[in-house]
Amino acid sequence: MSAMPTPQQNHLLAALPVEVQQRLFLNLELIPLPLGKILYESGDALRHVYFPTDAIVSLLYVMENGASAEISVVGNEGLIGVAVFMGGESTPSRAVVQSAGYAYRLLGKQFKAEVNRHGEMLHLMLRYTQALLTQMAQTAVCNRHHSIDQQLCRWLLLSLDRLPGDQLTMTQELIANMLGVRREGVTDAAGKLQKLGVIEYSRGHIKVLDRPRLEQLSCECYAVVKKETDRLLHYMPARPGSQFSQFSQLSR
Amino acid sequence: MSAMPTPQQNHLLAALPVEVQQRLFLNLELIPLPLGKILYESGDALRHVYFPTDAIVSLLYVMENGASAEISVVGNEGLIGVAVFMGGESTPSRAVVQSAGYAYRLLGKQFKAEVNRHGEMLHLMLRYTQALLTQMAQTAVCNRHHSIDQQLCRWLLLSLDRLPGDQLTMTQELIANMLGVRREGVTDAAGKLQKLGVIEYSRGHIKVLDRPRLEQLSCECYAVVKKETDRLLHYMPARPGSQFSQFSQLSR
DNA sequence: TTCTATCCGTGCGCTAACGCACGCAGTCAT
DNA sequence: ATGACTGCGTGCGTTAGCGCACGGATAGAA
Repeated sequence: MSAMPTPQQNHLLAALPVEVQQRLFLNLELIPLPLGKILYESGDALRHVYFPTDAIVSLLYVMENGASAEISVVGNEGLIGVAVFMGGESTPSRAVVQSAGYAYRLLGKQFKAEVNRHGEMLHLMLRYTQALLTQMAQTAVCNRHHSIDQQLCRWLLLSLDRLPGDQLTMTQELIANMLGVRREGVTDAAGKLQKLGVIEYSRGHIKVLDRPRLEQLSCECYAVVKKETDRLLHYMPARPGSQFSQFSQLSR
Repeated sequence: MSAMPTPQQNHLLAALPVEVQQRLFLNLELIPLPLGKILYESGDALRHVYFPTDAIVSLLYVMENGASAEISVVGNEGLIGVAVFMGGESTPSRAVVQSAGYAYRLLGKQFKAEVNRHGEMLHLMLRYTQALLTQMAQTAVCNRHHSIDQQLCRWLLLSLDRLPGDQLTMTQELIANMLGVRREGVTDAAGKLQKLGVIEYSRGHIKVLDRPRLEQLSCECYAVVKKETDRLLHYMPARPGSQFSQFSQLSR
C-alpha cells in the first residue's frame, strides 16, 4: 500500500555504481508479487530476473513424491534467477512468493548484457552467488542435525530480516512446507515459543516479541549465514531513513 | 599408480580452449592428495585452486558441536576453490581428501588472472558453479527426506562416478562422517546391500557388484544431480536451434 | 606366531519426528 | 446471525535414527 517501492530498496541494485543504475533502471519493471505466486517452476527457462524490494521469495525444491524443502530465501538483499548469468538458464527448483510485496524485474537478455560488460555487476553477482551457496550449504547441514524447534527459530529470523517490522503473515502449514516437516511439528515448536513469550501466534499472524531470545534458541546456522553474507556483501551502511538494517544488527 | 596424471584428466581443464590451456598448464603444479589431507579449513583464505585428476575431495561442513556433513563431492569433473573467483576468498567449509590421488593446483592469483580475461574460463567456471549449487541444494533436500539406506546408495554412486573401476577404499566410519549419521547406521545399510548382493564390504574395501541395482535403490537425488550436471557441463557447445542458443551469447 | 589396533556386527533403551484422526476456534461470506 | 471453511491444538501408535556398550574378526606389526 502507500508509497511505491524504489529500485534502491533492493540492496543489490542499490550497491551498483550510478552509471550502471542509469543503464539498468530504465528497463526495470515493477511487478507485484502476491503470496503464493510462482516465479518459475523447476526446469523452466528463466525469462526474467527479479529484484525484490519488500517481498520474500523462497527457492523450494519439490520431490517426486510431493515432499518439499526450502533451500534458500531471497528478500531485498538478493535476486531471483542467478541461473541466468551462470549459464544454465534454469534450475531444478521452484521460486515461490512467501511474503507478498513487490519486485523489480529485468529481462534475462538485458541482465546478461549488463553482466557481460564485466564490471561491477558481474562481481556483485558473483559475491551474491557465493552468499547463496553458503545459505544452501548451511541449510543442508541444518536439515541433517538440528531439531524442528531450532529450525523454526532460524526460519523466523531469516524472514524477519527481510521484512520491516516484527510481524509475519504465515500459516503453520506453509512454514511446514518450507521446512519440509509436518504441520503438527510446527504447531508444537511454535507452541513452545509462545509459552516462552517469544512470539504471538494467531491464525497466520506471527508477532515476534523477543528477538534476542529467538536468536539464542536458534541453531548456529542463522548466525553463520548472516555473518558470511555480511562479509561477502558488505553493503554500504543502511541509507538514512531506511529501516531495512538487515546487515547491521548481528549481536552475539 | 605408475603413469603420471595429465591435466586433461580433469574435465574442466580438458574443456578449455587450447590457447587457454597453453597459458595455464605452465603454471600447474601436480600435487599428491593422500587420504584425509585437508586442502583448506573453514574460513581459510584460499591460496590455490585444485583440479583433481583422480582424487576425490569432499566439501565438509563441521559444526560447533563437532557434528559434520558433506555438502558436496568433487572429483575430476570439477575443481576445489570456486570461492576464489567468486570473490569471497574463503568459505565456511572444509575440503578434505576422501579418496587418495592427484590434483593439479594453480595459484589463486593466476587462476583469477585467467578468469578475468572474461573468456571461456569464466563461463566454464560459472557453469561449474551452478552444478555445484545444484548438488548442494539436492543434498539439503536429501538430508531432510531420505533414509540412510537411500543416501548410502547415492553416496556410493557419487564416488563411483569419480573413480576408475568398481572399488572404493572407505571405512564405514568415514562414510558416516560424510553422511552425517552414526557409524552403526552405515553398518546397517551396508549390511542390507551386501545381503542383496549389490556390494561386497570388507574392512574398508567396497566392491560394487551390481551398479544398476544400486541406482534403483538410491533416491532420485543422484539421478537429478547427474542429469543436471551433464546438462551444464557436457553439452556445452550450443547446438543451433536448441533451447540453449541464448547460451552462445554468454559464451562468446 | 602372537599381539594389537582398527574395523565391523549386534543388541537395547530412548527420543524426535511421522502419519492419522479428530475437534475446536476464529474468520469470512451469505 | 448462520454456516462453512480455514488454521490450529491434541492425542494416539509407529518408526527411523541415536547413544552406548560390548564383542568378534581381520590385518599388519613385533
